[in-house]
Amino acid sequence: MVYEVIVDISNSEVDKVFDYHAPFPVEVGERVLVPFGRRQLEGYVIGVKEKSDTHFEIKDIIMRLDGTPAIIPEMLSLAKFMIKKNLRYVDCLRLFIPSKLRGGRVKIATENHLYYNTSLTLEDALAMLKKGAKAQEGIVRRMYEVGEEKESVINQEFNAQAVKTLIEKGILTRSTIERDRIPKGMEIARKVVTLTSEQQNAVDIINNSGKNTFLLHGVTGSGKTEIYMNIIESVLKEGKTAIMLVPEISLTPQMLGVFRARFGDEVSVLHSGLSDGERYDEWRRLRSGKARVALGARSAIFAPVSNLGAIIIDEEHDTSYVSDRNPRYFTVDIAEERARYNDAKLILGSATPSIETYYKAKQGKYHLITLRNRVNDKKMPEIETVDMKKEIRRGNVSVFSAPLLSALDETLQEGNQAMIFLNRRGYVSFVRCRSCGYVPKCPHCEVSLTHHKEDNTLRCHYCGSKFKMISECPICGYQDMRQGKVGTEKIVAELNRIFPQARVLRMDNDTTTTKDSYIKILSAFNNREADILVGTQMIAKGHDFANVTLVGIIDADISLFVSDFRANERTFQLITQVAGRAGRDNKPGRVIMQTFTPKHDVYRFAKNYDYEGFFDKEINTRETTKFPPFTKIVRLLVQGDEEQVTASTARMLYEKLAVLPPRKKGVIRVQVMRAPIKRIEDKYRFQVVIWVDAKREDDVMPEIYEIGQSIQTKGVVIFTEINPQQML
DNA sequence: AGCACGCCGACT
DNA sequence: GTCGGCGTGCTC
Repeated sequence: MVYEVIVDISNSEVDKVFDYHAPFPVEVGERVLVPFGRRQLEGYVIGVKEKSDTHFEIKDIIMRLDGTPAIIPEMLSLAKFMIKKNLRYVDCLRLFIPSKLRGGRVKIATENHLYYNTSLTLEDALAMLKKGAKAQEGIVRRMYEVGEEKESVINQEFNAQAVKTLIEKGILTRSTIERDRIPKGMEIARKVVTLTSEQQNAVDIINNSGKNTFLLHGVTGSGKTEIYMNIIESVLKEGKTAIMLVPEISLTPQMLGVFRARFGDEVSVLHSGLSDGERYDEWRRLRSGKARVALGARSAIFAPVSNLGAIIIDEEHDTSYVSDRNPRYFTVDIAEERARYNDAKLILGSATPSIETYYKAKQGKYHLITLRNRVNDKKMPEIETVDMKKEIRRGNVSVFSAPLLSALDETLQEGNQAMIFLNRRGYVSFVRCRSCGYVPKCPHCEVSLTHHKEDNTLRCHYCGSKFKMISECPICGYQDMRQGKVGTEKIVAELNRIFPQARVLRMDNDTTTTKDSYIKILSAFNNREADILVGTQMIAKGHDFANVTLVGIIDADISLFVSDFRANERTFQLITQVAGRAGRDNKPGRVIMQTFTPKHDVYRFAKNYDYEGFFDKEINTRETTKFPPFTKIVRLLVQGDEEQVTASTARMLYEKLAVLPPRKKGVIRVQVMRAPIKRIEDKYRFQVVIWVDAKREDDVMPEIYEIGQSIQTKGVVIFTEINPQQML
């Protein structure tokens, strides 16, 4: 037999199959130690065959590393699917196993158990003890009763010396057994809920319609989690397994507690807070079938479960589902592939689905299930827009509008809590007329232009169009075009000044440096240790606060006018999400949204919670401006030490790609330009942006990857990104 | 990625 | 004369 091995080195040069023999049988999927050059390396057996066609001398595998395949056949097939998308084989395989398994850096935890020697009656055993051996007698009686107990428990209750003596006497035996390090979660009692007819209907459709892929579109509070848990329950009843994905930020102790309460030890939790040991054990529990529900963030899509019955992706639109580095993958793509392989259900859920997903649903690729009502029949809070241009004209140049200030005052008077939201995401700043709110846009792409200080131009980050910076507004003639920037810190200072008696908490990137600090801030706020919580989009998700009756959005436009084709979508999602924080319990909530462009369509739709209206409008724009889902935007980032060399490499790349359109209709447009940030860490950056027709991507993408790889300039690296989340 | 081989500058 | 710089080539 010849074994096909991928060595555990993340480098394109060696990312290919190497053939080995072995003096012992090896299973596909096992990790092995192999001789490689004059080194020994770990590798993954990805296949077996009768005969090798290499002319090299074939060496022998030195040893098997785990004794059992670390990678199940499904995952090997998944890796084959993933490498078609320009990923390295090893990088994929590494995603499938706990990182500490590599290099044998994690061990199976063990503990000692004591057993009562059942051939002895209690009387026999007691007769064997010396008189007055109190501890020994206690242990014997206890062990006779229970038969088996952890040694640590007995040691603690009695004493270790007594245990030792009893083992020597042959009354007890000891053996070392494997132990699972199960991470602690919050203890929550299971709440038995009756599904609303809408929820029940959704469950029935998913279970019985014979369809496999679903988009569950339901407003905040429509009880999607309860539906998910019902689906998982029926999947488990069939003897199958399930994967449940949530955004990292939603993986709170409460959320874990709810799942534990429902599914007990059948749930395995995979999140960033686990120790290496815990992570390894959770992985093994899933791998062995001891746990059948994998609950986790993005990477849990690679949970080593066999016989999948359902994959659920909650908050499907969340950006955390797109991996931002190393092996770049789209979680939904992976989920679709795993669902296909297992003939499993795939359920995407969201209150504000991504345009791409909703479009797929409209095309019939997903079965759309809409939940129109909230479980408790409460209305969504009313969203008031405040026109900040008017505020400025009235002479109010502060960050707070008069309506927001009086609402804050009222809220504090009533003893309720408020949240102030400021989305400072995206440092690339747009310019805006301080009088009429006009923001210059690219005439070709319908995205906002970005001001570049160095040459005082306005530029489009997609097509590279360049315009002279304007100092006078072309709409109203007002001579104050500027980039308004206020940070959360400033907001807190202002609040402290205006409401000195109010306690203000801040939550943003600066105040959440450690992994649990954001949970601390949120729970402090939840415990009413503060009256106002100021924060970035981090506060948009997460817990429900019973006493929040007011949500203020300081500058809704910030996310609307970044140079990004998803700007409208993000803004709509953000407003809907933030608004959902107000009035969660039995108190009515209100939302005050400050903007310079109150008439913008996004605000009109968001105000009415009209997702479908928003979608219709947005999909139209995407089609005319040729953005996803009608195209794929491929960005090749060219980075190098020397400016000239890097520039000419980018140029070369562009020229090779630019000849594609006449031959293959799949390429709509190709542009080459400097990257928005032209130098990072002494590396000069250029980019080639390609618009690929979505209908032809299968023909075109391999060719683009190939061209990307064909260019090898020393000192220059090319990164490929598809539909980049943001271009920097 | 590493670890070899291989061909040109400043040291005992 | 030799130690050692890191350029490039190979790993079943």
